[in-house]
Amino acid sequence: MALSSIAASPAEVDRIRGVLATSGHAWTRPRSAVLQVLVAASTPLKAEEIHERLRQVPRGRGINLSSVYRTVNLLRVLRVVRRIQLGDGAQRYELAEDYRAHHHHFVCETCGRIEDVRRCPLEGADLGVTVRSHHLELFGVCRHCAPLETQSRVRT
Amino acid sequence: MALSSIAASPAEVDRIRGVLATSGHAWTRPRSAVLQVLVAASTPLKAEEIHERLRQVPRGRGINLSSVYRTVNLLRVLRVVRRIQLGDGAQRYELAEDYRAHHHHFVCETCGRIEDVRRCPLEGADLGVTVRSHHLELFGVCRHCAPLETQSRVRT
DNA sequence: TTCAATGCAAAAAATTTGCATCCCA
DNA sequence: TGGGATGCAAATTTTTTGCATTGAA
Repeated sequence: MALSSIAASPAEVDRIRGVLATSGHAWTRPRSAVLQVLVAASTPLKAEEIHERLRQVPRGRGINLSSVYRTVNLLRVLRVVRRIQLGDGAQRYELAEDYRAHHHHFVCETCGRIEDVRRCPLEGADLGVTVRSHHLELFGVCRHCAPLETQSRVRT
Repeated sequence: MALSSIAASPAEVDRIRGVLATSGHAWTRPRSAVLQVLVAASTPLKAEEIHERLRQVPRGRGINLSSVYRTVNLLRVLRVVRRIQLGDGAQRYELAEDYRAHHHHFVCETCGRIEDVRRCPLEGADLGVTVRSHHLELFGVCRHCAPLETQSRVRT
């Protein structure tokens, strides 16, 4: 389901709740709260970042970091969440593409900002192998930092 | 020195030795041995895997795992080595593109095999941002496992 | 000879797990 | 109410760091 905004809508939470129910998993306070954080997030989050943001979510306080890990791991198995890496060695989690638009990440090497890139260069590409999914991370200089750079040549 | 078990590329090692010298770093036994492992590797390696393979390299025995980490981190700063992630949460290291051909990785979801992909779909692509480098990881079914699959549809 | 580099162990950081208790279906 | 889910702490796993010693230049 493609959305005009980057973040998924709360309706996605209901859909995911159905996925949990269908697969025989309970709808609990930690799972609900973690999903609200992920649905509201505009960038992929580390486990610790999810944990921090739980306090900004209704009934999200007091949830253990272990439960965050258990929840994202369960949601990964259910293909609701995917884990990505952006080159700094950290693991980050975000909603899978069935629950938000296909996109990639652009990391600004100057300020660290993470942006979504909706235009996918792999559309229609023939790579000679059977590709079922892909991760693409782009590194460069974002539009905010570009004016500060003496040179900002495009080089893929 | 090349081993019979590992086909090393002395030219690249000499070039990198020059990079170390120019940047004021010593040419030591651990650094030489780690580089020989990396130059000979056909896939990106975890720190522990580099450590294991050191015993197959001349004068590579007895080198501490800490030294492996310190070496790859130094080489990363010098842009000789890059660190990549292939979706399983592990950090892997390989020679940077100045020391080997531009390529990406294809991970077989059936057997775990890692293959190089030399055809880059980003060549000439315009993504609307200033891209200086990129990482692309492809996941699917390799040519060895494809015959075993009931369905192997291409979906990027 | 000198100071960077290493080995070793300990610390730190990230993630998982055992178990008693809790709570959703 | 029963069995899965959670909190808590401890255990693992991965990576970094302090320090005495070693060794490359």
